Order: sequence, then C-alpha cells, then structure tokens
Amino acid sequence: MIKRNSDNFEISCVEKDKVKSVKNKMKTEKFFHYLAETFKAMSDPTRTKIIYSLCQEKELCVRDIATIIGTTNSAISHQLRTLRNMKLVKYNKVGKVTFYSLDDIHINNLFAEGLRHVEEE
Amino acid sequence: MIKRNSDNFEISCVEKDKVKSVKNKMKTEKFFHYLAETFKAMSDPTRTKIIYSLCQEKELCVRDIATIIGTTNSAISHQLRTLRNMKLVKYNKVGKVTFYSLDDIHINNLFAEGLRHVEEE
DNA sequence: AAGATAATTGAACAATTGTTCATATAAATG
DNA sequence: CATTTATATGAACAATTGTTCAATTATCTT
Repeated sequence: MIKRNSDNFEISCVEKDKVKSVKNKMKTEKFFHYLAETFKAMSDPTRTKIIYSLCQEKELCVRDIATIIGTTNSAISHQLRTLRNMKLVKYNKVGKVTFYSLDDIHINNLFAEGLRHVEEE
Repeated sequence: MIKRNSDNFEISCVEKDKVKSVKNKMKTEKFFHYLAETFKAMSDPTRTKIIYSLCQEKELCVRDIATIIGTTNSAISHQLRTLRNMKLVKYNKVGKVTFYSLDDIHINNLFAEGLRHVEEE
C-alpha cells in the first residue's frame, strides 16, 4: 500500500524537492529501454572486439573478423546480426562477400568514450 | 584443423593486409572484457534510469531513487551494487541514509554520448 | 549443372541476469 | 533497551544470452 500526496508523489521520500525535480525531467520508458539496448549492444567481449576492429579498418568481411578475433564465422555472424539490429553496423554485399562497417560517426564517438574510460583507469 | 602460415595467421582470410594490421593493434582479452563490462553496467533500463537521475541531481539516496523510478528499494539497492562494483557510482553514508553519486566525469561523458546517440535518431 | 565458398539461420544448451521475497545489518529515536 | 527506519543481502525464480552444431541460402567457378 503506497500512500500518495496531492502531487501524486509518494509521501515517504527523503528530499522531496530533488525527487520532484528529477521526476519532471524523466524520459519515457521506451527511451530508457532503447538507451539500455544501445549500451547492451556493446556489452559483450566478442562484440567489443568486432567494433574495435571496425574502428581500425573501415570495412571488414565476416571471415576476416572471425580470423582477427579467433572464433567461428557462425558466432561472428550471430553477433553481427545483433549489431545490425541495433543499427551499430551496416553492410555492403559484394558477390559472396559481405563487408561490414560502423553505421555512423556517433558509434565511433560512443565507443571511443568507452575506450577512454577504460584506458584512463 | 586450422592451418597457419609462417606469420601464424590463418591462411584463409580474404584481405590479408587488413587482418594483419588489425591483429597488430589488438588489445588483450582482459581489456575487452573490462570494456564490455563497463557498457554492460549501462545496459539495463533500471540502471540507465538511475544514472540519468544522478545526472540531474548530483546526490540521491536509495529511497528517493526508488521513488523517482517507481520500484522497490531492494531492486534499486541490488542495481546500485552492480554500478558500485563497476565503479560507475560512489556513495557517502550519512547516518542511516546512503547518498549515491556518479563516480567521475568520465561516466557523465560516456552516458551523455549514449543519450546523444539515442536522441539524434 | 555440379561443386565450392561466404555467410546466415534455427535449435539447443549452459550460463548469466534482474527481480521478488524474506531476512539481516546498522543507525536513529522514543 | 525496543522500535523504527534506511539500506543491504542471500536464495530462488523465470527470462535472456552467447556459443556450437547442423543445415540452408546465395554466389561464384568450372
């Protein structure tokens, strides 16, 4: 049972002004889900290796990514689909070979900021 | 059975130069794990809400975060532990109340870059 | 057309995750 | 000291995840 006051905030908060202020700036549920999904796309070691590789070389095919990282084509292909779904990478098919690259400069910036954080520890 | 040439690269790659070049710039396994963990810390909607809240108000206690987000203290406390373990937040205990804040300016930058990415779609 | 190659896909599996519930600790108050 | 309040924690649970394996699609070569 949660009691609420006239502003529809729970009575039982410690610093009412802060709570009210932050609540007013709150984004939608959908927004936070999408934001979390974006970070989640970068939250697996195999995927960080793929993104890192594509930061070094603009375009790489599936097999070369697998060779660089040292795992199977299948594992890489599955992960590339995840990255594709989240619009972190795009691809360009030439004959049998599919070349992948980072989708836009924002991805570079976001990833670079993560790199900086880890490197400057 | 993977055959290798004298440079210890798999023979079967499409663009040998690129593969060699990226391999030379490769970071350690540990590095990619830690990088992935950092992004993973931001990869859950509850945690993005917590971080967003702490971007708006420098310091918030557990109960107020729970009130803002609309979930239980316990759920928030568990998630704060995750964020603490990944050094994304720090805390300051005053009597019964624990105030949480973002650990350093890097976290702000990284999170802000994610926000920008999502907002500019 | 047949075979080889590059990539994708689906099913299955163990492993990990986030929440809830109950309980525990720790500090303030009566 | 007993109670209340604020937070933390452990166990348990369903849900999700990442890889492997086998099979499939699509394209090139002969």
